[in-house]
Amino acid sequence: MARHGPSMRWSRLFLPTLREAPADAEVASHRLLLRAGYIRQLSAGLYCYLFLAQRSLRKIERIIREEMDAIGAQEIYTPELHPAEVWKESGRWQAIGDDMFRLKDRWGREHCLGMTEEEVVTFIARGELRSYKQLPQIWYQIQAKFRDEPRPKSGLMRVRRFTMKDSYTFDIDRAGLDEAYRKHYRAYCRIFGRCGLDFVPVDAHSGPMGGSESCEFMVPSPAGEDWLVECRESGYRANLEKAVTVARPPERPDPVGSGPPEEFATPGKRTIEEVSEFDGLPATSHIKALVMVANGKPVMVLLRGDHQLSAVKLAEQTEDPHVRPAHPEELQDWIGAPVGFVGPVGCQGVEVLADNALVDRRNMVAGANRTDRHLRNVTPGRDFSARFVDLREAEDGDLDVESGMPVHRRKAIEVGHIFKLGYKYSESMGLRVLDQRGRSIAPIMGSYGIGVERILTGSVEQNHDRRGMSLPVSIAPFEVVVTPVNLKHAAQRAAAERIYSELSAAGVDVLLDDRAERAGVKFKDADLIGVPFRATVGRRVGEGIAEITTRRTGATKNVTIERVATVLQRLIREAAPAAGETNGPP
RNA sequence: CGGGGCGUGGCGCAGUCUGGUAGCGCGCCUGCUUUGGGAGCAGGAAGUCGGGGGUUCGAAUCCCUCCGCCCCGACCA
Repeated sequence: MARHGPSMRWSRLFLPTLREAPADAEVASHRLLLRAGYIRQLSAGLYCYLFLAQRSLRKIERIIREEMDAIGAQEIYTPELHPAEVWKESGRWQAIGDDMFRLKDRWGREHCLGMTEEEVVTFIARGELRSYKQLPQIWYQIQAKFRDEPRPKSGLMRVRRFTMKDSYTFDIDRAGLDEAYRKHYRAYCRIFGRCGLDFVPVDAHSGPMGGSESCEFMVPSPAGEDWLVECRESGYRANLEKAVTVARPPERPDPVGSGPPEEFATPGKRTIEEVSEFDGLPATSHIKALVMVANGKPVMVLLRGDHQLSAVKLAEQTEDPHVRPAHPEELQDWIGAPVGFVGPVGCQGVEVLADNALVDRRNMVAGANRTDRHLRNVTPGRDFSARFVDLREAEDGDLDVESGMPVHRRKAIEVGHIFKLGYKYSESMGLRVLDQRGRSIAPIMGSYGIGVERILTGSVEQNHDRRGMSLPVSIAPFEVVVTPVNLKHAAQRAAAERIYSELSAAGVDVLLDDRAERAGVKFKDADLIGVPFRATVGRRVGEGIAEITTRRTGATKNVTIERVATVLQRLIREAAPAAGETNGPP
């Protein structure tokens, strides 16, 4: 009996379900993972995974391993605790700020908890790789990562310790990296597909960064923290940070005429909204001027009045990841005007960056660089010069660059990210091999991550109802729960035991609800923890009949007790294709 | 880091304004009854009222201080 594996009898397991949700859980996945007894919180951003969560996560990891192994990746394991030296070599000991957990050992030597492992794998690689003949390599691991998040939130969504599948590739040239990247792309699509996620791979081109490329895998969900911009007609999809779209036309056409800029009084009107209300022109007829500080110098950023600045795009344009708004005193020093009244006309010695949406506009309203004064008839290009670039955050209703059709914004959870790294680590850390002609070259690298817990949270977000979660068969902690309605009926108990042992013997993940509870309690709990199928043994046991209920649809059918195990195995197989049975990207 | 909220048996909450020795529902334990969608009756166990300090004859309650958790924002290699 013991040889047939562990005994999954509910009465003996620790599955602490809650009737009421803990008060401070707001998002669905957090609430349900707590209620269903999957997780318990240790402290902010730190969670304990109880039996159910651990089973689910192990199934997810198994799928990941199968698909990574299938592309020739080799599983490794490196310590979570890193000496500072390797991070100093790559420059990231300084570059990364408070997000890294840092600590000292008893001798005072600096260490950190790994938040990613490029340095460590590069350290291994440079000690061992000598020849192009050893390339390509794909190494992966499934391991804890630590990030000292400023604000952990939403249960398992944003935490300080999580599990990541991270992989790293080493190739002799760009063509090799392209191939490694494509393999990962396909593997990721299969992984998320097998986990039953509705996911979207989004372009996350990193702009002018020397052709390096990245792609994020997003799970659309209102609980997500990222935005996804997509155009149904053209298939365009991008992370909001990177999305390039065409702005909607201005609400009102620009006035004709070519008069010079003309100052007018706008007492106390600082925001676009206030000025707009005051002069009767829509926000789209105004120029929003922001003074930022990049690389220690002032930069004036111009946007159409109704648009929002994209911090990421500005950082790229200024090549300063730490660009920040100027302080009011700096503003006075550099521009000589207070917040709310700055503008590009007559602005000397300050670089001006203007968003593309201002190209071909004329006779707009902008700040006059004098307190309580604005200018009308301001025409970009004539009244001021600027470098025109894309600086704007895409918004719902913008138009797709290619198709001209509207784009939409949706919230999404990032579950994976693949990235062509280039030479950053091989060069900074001295990883070199000899190529075919005996020349010493730096291999080109890629890095690829999957947030294991986020697959679970994303799945719960996408698969739940009032009763609880309804996880896909492939990642549910149990595939079947066998529920005898009344344990005191010997016939029911015997039939349930029979079904349970037949399923166990067949390798099905089955749970026997042998608790001395009333039927209602068992049904509610089974629905809450999200077991995809339930075999109920009840009043018709005398006729040799049990029921099979599908959690997701609620559909129930009668099946003879002898056939229950067979029918369930077929249902499971249909619902959860195994490795190699699914196709590529959606 | 800025703003807001909260901290009272395992969970959800009341009590705090107006100081008087802690209560409700669920859960838990025992017994009887019940048994197809979170049962009923009876009995019972369980609380440093987040910590420390202060005021007071007396503090969950008032004052000071520290800590923790949640939410919004900033931040997110």
